Amino acid sequence: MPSAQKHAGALPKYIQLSELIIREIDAGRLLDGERLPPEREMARAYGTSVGTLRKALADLEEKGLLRRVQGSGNYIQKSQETSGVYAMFRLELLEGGGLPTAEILSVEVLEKPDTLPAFGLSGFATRIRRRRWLNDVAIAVEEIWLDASVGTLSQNVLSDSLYQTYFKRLHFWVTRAEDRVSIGTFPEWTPTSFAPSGGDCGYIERFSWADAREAVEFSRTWFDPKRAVYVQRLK
Amino acid sequence: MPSAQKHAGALPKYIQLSELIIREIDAGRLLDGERLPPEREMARAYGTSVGTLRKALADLEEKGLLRRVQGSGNYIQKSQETSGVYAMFRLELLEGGGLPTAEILSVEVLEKPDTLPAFGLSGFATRIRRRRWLNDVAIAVEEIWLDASVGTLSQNVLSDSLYQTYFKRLHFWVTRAEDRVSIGTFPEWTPTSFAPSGGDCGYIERFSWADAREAVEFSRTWFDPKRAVYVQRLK
DNA sequence: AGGAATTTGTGCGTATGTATC
DNA sequence: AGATACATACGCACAAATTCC
Repeated sequence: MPSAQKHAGALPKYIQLSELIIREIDAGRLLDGERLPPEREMARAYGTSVGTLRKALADLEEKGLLRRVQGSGNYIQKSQETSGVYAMFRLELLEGGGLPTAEILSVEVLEKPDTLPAFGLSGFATRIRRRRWLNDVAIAVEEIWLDASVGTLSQNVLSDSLYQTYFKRLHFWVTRAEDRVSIGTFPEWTPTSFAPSGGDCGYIERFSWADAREAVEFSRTWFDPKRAVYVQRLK
Repeated sequence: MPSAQKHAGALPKYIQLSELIIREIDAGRLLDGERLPPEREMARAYGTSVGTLRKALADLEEKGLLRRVQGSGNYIQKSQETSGVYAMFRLELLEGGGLPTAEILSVEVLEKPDTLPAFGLSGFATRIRRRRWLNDVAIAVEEIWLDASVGTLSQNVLSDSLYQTYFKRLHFWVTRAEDRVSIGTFPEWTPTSFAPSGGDCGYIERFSWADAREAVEFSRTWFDPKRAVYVQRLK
């Protein structure tokens, strides 16, 4: 029963609590699908009130780590294969589907160029360039700008799912994004081995938010329309 | 306790409250940037507790309609357009937004050609060709195939919102749709007055469902990427 | 500049409703 | 039908941020 800090400047108790539980999930002490003790019991165990505990649990639910079922219980949801990790990846093979992977081309912390649209709070950002694959088909290249105000990343900590990396390393979760799909031409840094059938390609700009007012990430994706389509299921 | 319902099946009070405030915003009784009364005062006015009112306000904040500032007050944020009839129309002007309208080019009941993807139950369909506008800018042409199993339509009953027409005339709602966005070239029937800046254009295929297993509608939209983009807000 | 008043944020305890088992 | 567990709702006290005098 770790005691919550009380001195001035400390985070709210319910945030401390949710972070604590997140660490327990990360550490594997709470397994996928596992049911938590009743709220009153947990509240007593953590030395807090039910209301405060419930705010912490609500936070976890919003982060997609917990499923709350009235009359039943609270369940750890560690595997977000459908609703989580790749849920925001919107490219599919022409015939549908495909397992998305990413090959990192470069990772650098740079001053934001003037050509970037305004986003975030910092003048600097981590620039990540990747090539995207579906199954074994190269379908796109992308350039991601992660605002430095949320931290910076280096190549050795990146996994296929950037959003998961953001959560593990920088402790925030991307909860909202806006895509703008149009037509473009591949950038000059596109690997020559990725011969994009020449001419125009699909072009996606995305802003991503993490519950804050300012977007934390801006990305551009150029995809080969002969190999992939942007798919959106509505409602 | 003015209007909150209490009988079984009623929505939670805090939802009723937030919906009520949304309607006040929509109706224009609450203006953009306007500051709401203090929470305690509002709670008293609505005959509820501060905690319940706060849950309603939190709901509004989540919907992006309210900005809450500790020590200062709660401020209406009307900026974003409400989701309504055109919620499923995903094209916007490059600078954002635009009021969508449609100009009907032709309406015919036809046998489905072999080139159409399989959908619906009938061999026939109503084919509607339209030109789409945002504000006064022509941005796209589209061809809609409505499966004859749900009925047929004639030109004189069509309104700008097809989905609304489907409900009014054929008594079903489109509840689900899937878009596939790619690149194409304008079809030969494109009005010559809509000079689409030549070359490639954005291409959207959409299947629409009405709670049935089979799609009831298939449509293709060709849009001018120099004038419009496909926009998608996620989660 | 500074302090008081105002306003939202956090935290606690409790009672009751409602879904699940 | 009963027990269990989460959801809603109320009220209060105090902290923290903002505003105003």
